[in-house]
Amino acid sequence: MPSVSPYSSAKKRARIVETAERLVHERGFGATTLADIAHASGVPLGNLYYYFKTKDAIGDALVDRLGARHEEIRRAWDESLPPVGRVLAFIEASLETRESLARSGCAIGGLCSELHKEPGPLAARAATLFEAFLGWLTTQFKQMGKGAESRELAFHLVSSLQGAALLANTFHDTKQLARECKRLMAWTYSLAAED
Amino acid sequence: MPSVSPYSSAKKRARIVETAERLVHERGFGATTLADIAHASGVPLGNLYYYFKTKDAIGDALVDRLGARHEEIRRAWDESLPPVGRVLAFIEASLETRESLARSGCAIGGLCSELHKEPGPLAARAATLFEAFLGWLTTQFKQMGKGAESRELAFHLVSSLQGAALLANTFHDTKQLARECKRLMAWTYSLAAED
DNA sequence: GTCTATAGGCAGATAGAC
DNA sequence: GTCTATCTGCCTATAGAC
Repeated sequence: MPSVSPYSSAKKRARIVETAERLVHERGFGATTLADIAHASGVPLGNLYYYFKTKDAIGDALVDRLGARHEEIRRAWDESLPPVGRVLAFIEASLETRESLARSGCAIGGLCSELHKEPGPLAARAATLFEAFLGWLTTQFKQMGKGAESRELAFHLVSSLQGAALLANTFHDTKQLARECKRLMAWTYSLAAED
Repeated sequence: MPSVSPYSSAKKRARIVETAERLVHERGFGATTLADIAHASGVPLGNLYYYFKTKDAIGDALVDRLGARHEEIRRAWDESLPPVGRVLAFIEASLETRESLARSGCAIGGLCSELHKEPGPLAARAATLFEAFLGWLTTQFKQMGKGAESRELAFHLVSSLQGAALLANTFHDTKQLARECKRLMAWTYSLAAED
């Protein structure tokens, strides 16, 4: 049973996942070793196996954490903004994190690109992160009165940002990414004005 | 000195690179082992080192091959089509290879996504593959009379196709990719009609 | 629960016979 | 030039002391 101190099992487990998420974002899943994660989170290598049976289990936990954080962000937007504002906030998030995107690419896009080379359980879980955003965006477009084409609009938006993030990372440049974000924001405004 | 038989050094070397290119596209660079390449190209493992000093040298050769093939395709388009037709042919190439894109993603995009996690000489070489397409597309847009914005138009096009390819691979689905290709073809036509 | 030590396996790379 | 055998090192995972 975990203790209740600030350095309890749960906290240590969370720190491991947090570190793993950062390293995997920066280096990729395959290129991140358990020794890297152990060292960066201040835990002895062997001890990782008390918290996670396998490396893939760390991958699962990392995807869960990523999904939960993004879900929380979407809920905050749901509670404070109208549908158009939510879509704009989604685009603006890429604009605001453009330095990180240029340095290490998109965390979700990178995972899907790497893991979907050949299918596996972890790859399928990574895809659900995209699916969550696509579903949420589809809902926003529907609430903007876009009806059946809402899913395609959502796809266009996610797809555009992913491509821009990939090129930003490739050329370590934020300018074209920023331009694409602004184009997509104008596109969102024009969709809203159609009604 | 290489022999001149159909199974000469040069041919064997070419077969190794060809095989490596396919496997790396399907599995990624890090996940492809020299043993995989040796086995799939019918060459004993140790013999790879007669043709290539290191794994990275195979990566270099693979990027060269990819770049040379694409350059040839662009030259063929240059010789047979007007600027608008070249841009349309570029988009149509993604449409035609959509099954492969859904199965393994874009070969160039996958390489850049994987290798640019942290910079290295091979990553820089992979980026030149994108740069070649961006430069060529910029020329086409300029010839279409687009002037200074040509570079941004080229970026938008490559970026859009990369995003669509990533999602096609993630969901193993070609429909939204096809839709995005058609949208980009219509976009190209509308650019051409602006003059 | 925590940590050290190490097993077991596979990767890239090399040596050297033919 | 070609191939077999093998070295070395790192990575995941485990055993077992404390």
